[in-house]
Amino acid sequence: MNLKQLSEALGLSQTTVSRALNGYPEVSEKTREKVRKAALAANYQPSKRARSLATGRAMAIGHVIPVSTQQELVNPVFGDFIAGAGEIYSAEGYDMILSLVKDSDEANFYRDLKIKGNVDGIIVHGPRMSDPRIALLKDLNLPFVVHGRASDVELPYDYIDVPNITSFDQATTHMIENGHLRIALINGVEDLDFANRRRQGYERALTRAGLDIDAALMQSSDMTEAYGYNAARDMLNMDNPPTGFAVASMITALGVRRAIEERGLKTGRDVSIVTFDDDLSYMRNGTQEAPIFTAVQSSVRDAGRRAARMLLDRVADPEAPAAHHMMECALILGQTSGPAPKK
Amino acid sequence: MNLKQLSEALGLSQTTVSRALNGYPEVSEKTREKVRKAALAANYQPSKRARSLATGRAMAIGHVIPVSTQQELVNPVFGDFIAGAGEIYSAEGYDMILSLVKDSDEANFYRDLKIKGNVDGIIVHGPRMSDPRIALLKDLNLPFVVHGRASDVELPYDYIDVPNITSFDQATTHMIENGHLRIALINGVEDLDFANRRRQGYERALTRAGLDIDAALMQSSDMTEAYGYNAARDMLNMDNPPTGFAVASMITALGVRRAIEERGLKTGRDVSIVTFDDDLSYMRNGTQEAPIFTAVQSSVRDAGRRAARMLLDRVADPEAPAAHHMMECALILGQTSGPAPKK
DNA sequence: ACCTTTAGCCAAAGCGCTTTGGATTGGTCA
DNA sequence: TGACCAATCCAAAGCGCTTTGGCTAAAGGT
Repeated sequence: MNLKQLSEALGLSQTTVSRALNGYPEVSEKTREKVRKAALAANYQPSKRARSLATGRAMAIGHVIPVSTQQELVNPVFGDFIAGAGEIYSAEGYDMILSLVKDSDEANFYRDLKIKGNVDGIIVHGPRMSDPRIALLKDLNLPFVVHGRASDVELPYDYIDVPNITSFDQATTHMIENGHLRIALINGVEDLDFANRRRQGYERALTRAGLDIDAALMQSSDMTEAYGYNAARDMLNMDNPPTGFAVASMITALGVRRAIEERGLKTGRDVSIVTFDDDLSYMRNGTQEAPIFTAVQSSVRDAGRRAARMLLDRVADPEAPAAHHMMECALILGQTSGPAPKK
Repeated sequence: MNLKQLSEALGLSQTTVSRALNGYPEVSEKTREKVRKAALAANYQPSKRARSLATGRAMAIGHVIPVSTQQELVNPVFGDFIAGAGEIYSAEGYDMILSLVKDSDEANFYRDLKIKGNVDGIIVHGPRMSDPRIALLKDLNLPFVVHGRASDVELPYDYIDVPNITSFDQATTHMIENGHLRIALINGVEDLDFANRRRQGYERALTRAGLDIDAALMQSSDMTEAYGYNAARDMLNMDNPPTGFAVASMITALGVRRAIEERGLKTGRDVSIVTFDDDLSYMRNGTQEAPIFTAVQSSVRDAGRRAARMLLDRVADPEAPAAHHMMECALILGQTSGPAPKK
């Protein structure tokens, strides 16, 4: 059943039926009601294809996940982010289009996306330091919102981010205040902007407290469980091992804890962990009342929701000034941190 | 730049230009080359919207993830699956459309998807026992492939699955052969078909070996780390605790291991774990040469690739007989399983 | 030399919608 | 009463592509 058939069945023009269904005022309420009923009865839905050709709007948002050829990792954070974003899209009648793109042909990909016109805007994932995508997208005039930020990019652009510097400063400071003097950083890949910032926060806290920055206590890699385990195990094997770990993700923190326990040490008593917690649905940090890890926590699902809203706003008004949103990030006291052990 | 402009610039008709670019034989090679060059130079790409209206094909595949309102979980398995599927889609010029749908309005959602015509086919995720979606989709005549199966559904339909029964039989038997007599099952939600089958496999192995099936040793829930921990801790507190655990996912297995170690027991010596391993990129089971967990392993990313291919085949030929594909699933010996401890 | 193919191109219809620019009607106001 | 206006509706023109059904000219057959 298409518009033509429906309008013929009603004895009305396509114009009127279309307007009735789309809420335009040029149609009487009586007619509108009649049309609505008929549409419902006939199970009529306008074709998305035809509509978007006519309106020039795709009614779809693209999520572009860069996939580097060497490390084919799909970050679990991503799942929760799009779950949040998806809520907003479906409420607003937008589709979500997902693309995994090799970073080698990214530039062309964005260009084609714009030209082929299958999305109205995109969310940029995993921004790197001075990420070239931002300038490209501005240039293409394709609305976008960045999940995270790109340091060293001076152009104005929309982004939503967590306070990475502050939160890792806070996490590190929490341990310093508990008397820890040797604190390690188990970070994500520091090419990525968020990880770089976290390192800055960590270093800032150490510096403020007059503590040395020891390269041997800093690791940077993909945030897997095994990575956390290996890094922590190696560090705990040092002559002067750390008594505190600032960790970039829950999964990695699980590995760190494993290394600690395997050594016969008790997490929270002998060695402290403070981790970043994205509040993933499949990786909940205990319960609200009884968190397991001491963590700086911010819901990435919430971030997805906010990002989606920002992008739809941007699509609606491409000329509005650049918008930024900083997520809340709270320090949560769990059972994995405590006073530094006495020597 | 659109087709009309390009053809005018070339002094050719739209017909000829369109045919030249789409590889139709009615155009001379000389002309085709000329058109190709001009298109490249002008950065021309046909509008997806217009093309799909004209051809009647959306060139998009939908992935529908059911989200039950009580448990808003985004399974991390999902990320790797779509990463695999995405590879195929982008190679074939298809978009991937993701929708998270509350299970309450699923029926309408599928219907609308079909009518609005924004996808050519869909992948059904998370099938339940006797899942009603299959009959509905057959009825709607919308091509689909199920990731998993729905027991008790007699209709023919395309699916790709892992041998859940066999693999859990194998995992359990592995422990039985190692002398374990009390083996627990830490399963996923048994409404879901895959979890139900795993239980069948587990029970089959026990029965074959003449061991009792003890409801106190079977748990079923969302496969989080905390769940694994809690379930294992409780069981280890029993008077007659299990010495072996068959676990439904790596994440959950991490929790089981934590409970074991926390009790001062050694995994692989005092208590064994055999887990299902989807080979997630962020949750690798050690290395190929030195796996950590003893596991029944099957790459869900591979499954995504296969599923995508099956669906594209189905779209191309809706009348072909139903296709099934069973993934390989290998028992991998790691460090978490060993002979049952002597009393 | 004439007719039939065939290669190569084109005009125009159509995909299913939105939207512009009227047309018609009935009511209002001076 | 006639001009004017608001309220309703409609015909038709797009949106940018694919595809059907020619048309023309060169090639091939007898």
